[in-house]
Amino acid sequence: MALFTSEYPFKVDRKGRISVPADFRTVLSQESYPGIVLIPVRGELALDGFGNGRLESLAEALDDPEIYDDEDELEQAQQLFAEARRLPFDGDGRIVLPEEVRAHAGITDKAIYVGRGSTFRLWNPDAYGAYKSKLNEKATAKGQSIRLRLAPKKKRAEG
Amino acid sequence: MALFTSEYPFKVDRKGRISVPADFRTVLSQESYPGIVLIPVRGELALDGFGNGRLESLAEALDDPEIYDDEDELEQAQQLFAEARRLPFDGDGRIVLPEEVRAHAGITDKAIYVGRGSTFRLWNPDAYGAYKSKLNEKATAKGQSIRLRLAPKKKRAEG
DNA sequence: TTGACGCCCATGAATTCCCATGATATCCGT
DNA sequence: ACGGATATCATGGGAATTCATGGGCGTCAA
Repeated sequence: MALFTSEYPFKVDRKGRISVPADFRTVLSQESYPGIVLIPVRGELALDGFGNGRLESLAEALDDPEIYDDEDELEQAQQLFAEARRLPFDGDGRIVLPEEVRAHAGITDKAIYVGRGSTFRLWNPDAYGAYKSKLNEKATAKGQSIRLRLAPKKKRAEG
Repeated sequence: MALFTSEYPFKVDRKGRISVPADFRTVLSQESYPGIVLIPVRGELALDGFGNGRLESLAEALDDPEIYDDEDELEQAQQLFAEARRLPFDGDGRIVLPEEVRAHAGITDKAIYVGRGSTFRLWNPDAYGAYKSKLNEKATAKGQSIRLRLAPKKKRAEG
């Protein structure tokens, strides 16, 4: 399975291009589509990112009547496809961030990729810093360390 | 299943490289990804380590809507992937400790691997010494020896 | 013509690969 | 059981490659 970790700050050049971390590209190299998918995150100066395979799975879920029981939720989920952008790699492993994408996240000349497991996020660097601080405060307020949970080992999806 | 035991002090060279104990590598040799995963331990000059398989299980748990019921907890767990580092072995079974990793644990030219069962920790050697002393004090204060417990043998997941 | 976009190349820096070395541990034959 | 040969392992350094980044040029459309 695809696994995204770590934080990678990158530059956006004057053409709106940005490199995708080599590690992420390696993870995505098994995908049929050479590129990434970006979807705006509501309420944050960030975008969710992943490979084409996950986008396909999300689309399949829309067609499955058992997954979205709430009609409004289904509608919202469908709308995410309208806001999604499929961005192909150029020959050097870069993508071009469309204007509306940069506008949503307030990205001008810098951005940071942040791994979150099976997906990643692309952030405005300052906004990410603020987000991290907020999370830290919450964590220390609760005064407990984060306890990671393991998925049950039943059926393991094959990579 | 993967089993990490013992304590292994190692050197960090000027390139930031450190060998992974041969014993650990043997344990990890069945993994799909040749390398280890390190995640900072909050409040200690140490990092938690394990193989890629465990990271996949952790990531799967994030995607499973039934596992993390609390939204804040989910967010904290996702953030751990941002702090996680996937470090591949070089041809000689070494990894490169990134600057942030060394900074978190206060590691410069020495570090010590400490087995903890299904995971291990990578410590600043002095901090590990202090940690051990603290544990000993606690134990003698309570005047009790360590009692190991066994999991019920019902369903044993195969490694 | 003016951009926007895709494709190609250049470059410096960081990273990875490859080989060397000495020490330790393991194997093997007598 | 002993000793020598062999293999494994931790560690160091230099060379080769990868990577992020910037720029140029041709094409196509407005």
